[in-house]
Amino acid sequence: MPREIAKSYSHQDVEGPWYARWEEAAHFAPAGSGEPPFSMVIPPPNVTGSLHMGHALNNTLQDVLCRFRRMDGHDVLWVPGTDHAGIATQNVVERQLAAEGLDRADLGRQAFIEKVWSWREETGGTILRQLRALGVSCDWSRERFTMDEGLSRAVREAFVRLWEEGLLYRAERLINWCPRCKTALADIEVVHEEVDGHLWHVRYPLVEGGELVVATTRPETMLGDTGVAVHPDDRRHAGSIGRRARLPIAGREIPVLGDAFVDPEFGTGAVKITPGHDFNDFEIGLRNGLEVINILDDDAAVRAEAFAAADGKVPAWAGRYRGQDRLAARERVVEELTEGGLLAEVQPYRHAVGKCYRCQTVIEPYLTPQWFVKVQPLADPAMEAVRDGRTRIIPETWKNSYFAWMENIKDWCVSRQIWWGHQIPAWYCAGCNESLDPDGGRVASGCVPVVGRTAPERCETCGGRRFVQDPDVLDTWFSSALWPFSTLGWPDKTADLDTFYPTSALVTGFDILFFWVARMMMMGLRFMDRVPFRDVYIHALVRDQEGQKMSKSKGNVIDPLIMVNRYGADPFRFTLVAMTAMGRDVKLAEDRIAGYQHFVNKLWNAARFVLMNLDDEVLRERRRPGEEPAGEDPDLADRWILSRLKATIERAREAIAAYRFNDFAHHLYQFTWHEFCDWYIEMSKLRLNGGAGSRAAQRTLHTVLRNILLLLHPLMPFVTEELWGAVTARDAASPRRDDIMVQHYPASDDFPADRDAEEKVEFLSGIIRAVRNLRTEMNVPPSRKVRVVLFDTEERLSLVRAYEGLVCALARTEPLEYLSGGGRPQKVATAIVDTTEVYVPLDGAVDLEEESGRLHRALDKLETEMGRVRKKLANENFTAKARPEVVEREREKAQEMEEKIDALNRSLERIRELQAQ
RNA sequence: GGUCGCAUAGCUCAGUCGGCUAGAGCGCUUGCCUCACAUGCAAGAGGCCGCAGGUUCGAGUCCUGCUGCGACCACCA
Repeated sequence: MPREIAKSYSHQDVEGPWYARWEEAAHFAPAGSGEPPFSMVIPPPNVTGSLHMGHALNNTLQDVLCRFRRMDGHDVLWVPGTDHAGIATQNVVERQLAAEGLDRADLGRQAFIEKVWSWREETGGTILRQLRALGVSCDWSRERFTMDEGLSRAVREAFVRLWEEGLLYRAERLINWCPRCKTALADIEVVHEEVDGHLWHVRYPLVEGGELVVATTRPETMLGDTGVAVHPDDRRHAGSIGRRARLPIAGREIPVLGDAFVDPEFGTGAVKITPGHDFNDFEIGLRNGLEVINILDDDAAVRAEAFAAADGKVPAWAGRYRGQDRLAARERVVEELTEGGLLAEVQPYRHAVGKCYRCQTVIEPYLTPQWFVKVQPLADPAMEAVRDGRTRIIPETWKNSYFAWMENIKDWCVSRQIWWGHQIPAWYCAGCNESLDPDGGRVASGCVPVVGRTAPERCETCGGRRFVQDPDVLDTWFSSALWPFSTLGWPDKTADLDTFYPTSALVTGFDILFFWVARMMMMGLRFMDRVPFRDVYIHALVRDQEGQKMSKSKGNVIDPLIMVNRYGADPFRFTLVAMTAMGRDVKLAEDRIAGYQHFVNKLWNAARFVLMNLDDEVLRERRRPGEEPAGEDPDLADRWILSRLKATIERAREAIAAYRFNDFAHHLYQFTWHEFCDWYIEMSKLRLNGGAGSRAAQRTLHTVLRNILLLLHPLMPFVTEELWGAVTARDAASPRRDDIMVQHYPASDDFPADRDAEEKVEFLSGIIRAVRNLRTEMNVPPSRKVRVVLFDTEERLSLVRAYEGLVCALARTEPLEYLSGGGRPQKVATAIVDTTEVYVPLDGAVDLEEESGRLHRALDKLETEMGRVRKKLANENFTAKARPEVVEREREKAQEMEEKIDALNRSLERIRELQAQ
């Protein structure tokens, strides 16, 4: 009995219910089947985040891998979760407070943290809910958060072990300070940007007469100058070294010294040295024993007290700057210098400044005590693991960046002066450290920390029992670095760790290769002794169609949720995957998604066609792959499509195994639309409706459709599941075992290769195409059948004869007429397929001139090519050196062309004869 | 400043070990409401493979230089 499904697919009605059903059936959780494991951890999005294109691409690719592996018999675990995103989250909640006219100090640390937690309870899960709309098959029962109890324990454990192993230290160093976030940042969290600024040339008078002119981009820092440096070999300044200069405005005397760091070619060859506010100057200061003056406070406002003399008195000039922001101070300094005639020159100057990656505020080098991880001992094994292939980076080109970064790595500043995060598990004894602020203010550099998994009870030195915990929290990326094993239960020895570590693959964007991937490598190797993942697949950025980064300010953002809503998750996913070529950015335009929605429609209608023509018994048959079609006279079309199916499975599997996502999508698209729909379905129509071989056709339609659904499922989970339901007779006892997402992925061994059928269909379709082509050229209305005469040897023609019905139907012709041997038709051969001449005799006269011209052009083209191939084959170098299959191919080609040329010549001869008449 | 990519049809891109007549999708032109689908069917037009050299029997593919674009890294005041 024929059945109907809706005329078109409506994703709105289907996606939600299927997702709920999968979750309810626990399809997302590993089955514990003992099959080989396949595991991934999600790159945890920030709790503050909402789904953007980058997440959509990232998670779609992961889901494709997971669904494929799950169907291919692996025990799949995909761990989801979110990152507490220290600074970002704190910013969000602080903005909320600001709207109420409060800041975090008003609440105090404890209350503020509670506020963040409750914020997270309310809105923090948004992004994970949004991810579900994509159809991702994470195991939600294992959802983790970098601040949850287990992961926090892992963080403390890791911190303590690093400390015990001497890989962690606390020291006062110049660090990158963000005056807006009021915290230290790691080097990698500073983004350098070119800005237009000025180069101010300032006169520093020498005490014994003369002057040195120094160039600077940040004149306000001169208040903290404690020296001037020139290159020791610079003859212009040779006499200055060892003398003293008088610092303008401050009036302080500072030494002039020689240091090889100074580039004599740049500026005036003299550099002001501000060890408190410049990384290079800090080093020079260390080498030369210069004093370090910190002229700024946490807000980067001038701290007049920094200039206090020994008696505590602050000079009058310092008062003029007190509390001024560094930029205001800069203007003031320039003003005073100008007034004093001390500004020799001002040049416009374009240079790079460091900015906070979170808030874009210009970074200030700042001297504070911080915690650092010694990275070199961690980086070496991390490089080795990639070098020897324990971890593969795909595409390989990223390996270079990875090594370059690892080789130049500096110690990692892991402490942050914010409140939201893992508070550092270090305590200071109030008895031993007198300067300690019991309210948890900043801890002076001299204080001695006690590091431990829990708060110490009694001081081993003084026996005191009062401790203050270090107020700093850890860099967010510290906990992220542990993610692949902390989410599996570390530091406990868990079954999950045993089974699923190392994870199989990591899919991520290149933007966090250093932030995250590199650090996971270091920590994974350190604590687990094994790499955290076998493969790292690095995908590109999603850009708009002009190749611009998507950003709110540019207004070119495409919202994934709107796309899912408008077109459905399936076309959206398919688009992303189809556009993910190795090492290329994804340029996305909405009409792409609309285009692939057509593909979903096509698939839907193909299924509709199959169902309309399927007998109940056929639908209910539980055929095993390879058993079909059942014995009865296997039809050429059936043999052909099954052979093509086999080839498609092979190619698709190769593509996905190599992370060639675009190839994967395209092979399946091509097969579904252009082989199955365009050709097989059309061919099948002859036999359906009770025709001979109807059953076999039905079985093949059913089989191929089901396999197409299986093949496409990782890409388009919803529509395939919906259709699978329609073409599958479910086992009433356990219907969920029949869901497509837990079926076996097609294997190419399930289907026979049939070279013979492929060649024949290729030939027949060539003839059909030729006739169609001629019809169009001669303006034959589609409704009208044409006469077709074929001329070739009897042997070749018999092939067409056997499948005449097919040709007649698909090319809309009268019964074919065959000619071989002597009796050539009195008409012009207008097309040649292989060696077969195809004639379409028409009532109206054929324009012989035009035909002759057409054939001559075809002949020219062929002969040129023929000449090329002949030359090639005559070339001993070629026949000797080229691979045998290449040579063989050329030989076959030559022969085919020769026959074709013969046929063309015969046609031209015929034209000449006709013209002569 | 250093490093790495990219340049192929109007647009977005494939092109695997150097060897089929350089492909696809979208767009475009023409004709069709053919009983799964007009979200469709059929046919077609459209290419100095960035430029200049080199290697090779043979180069879109490998090498060198140039031009243009992009990304990453970087403490030159």
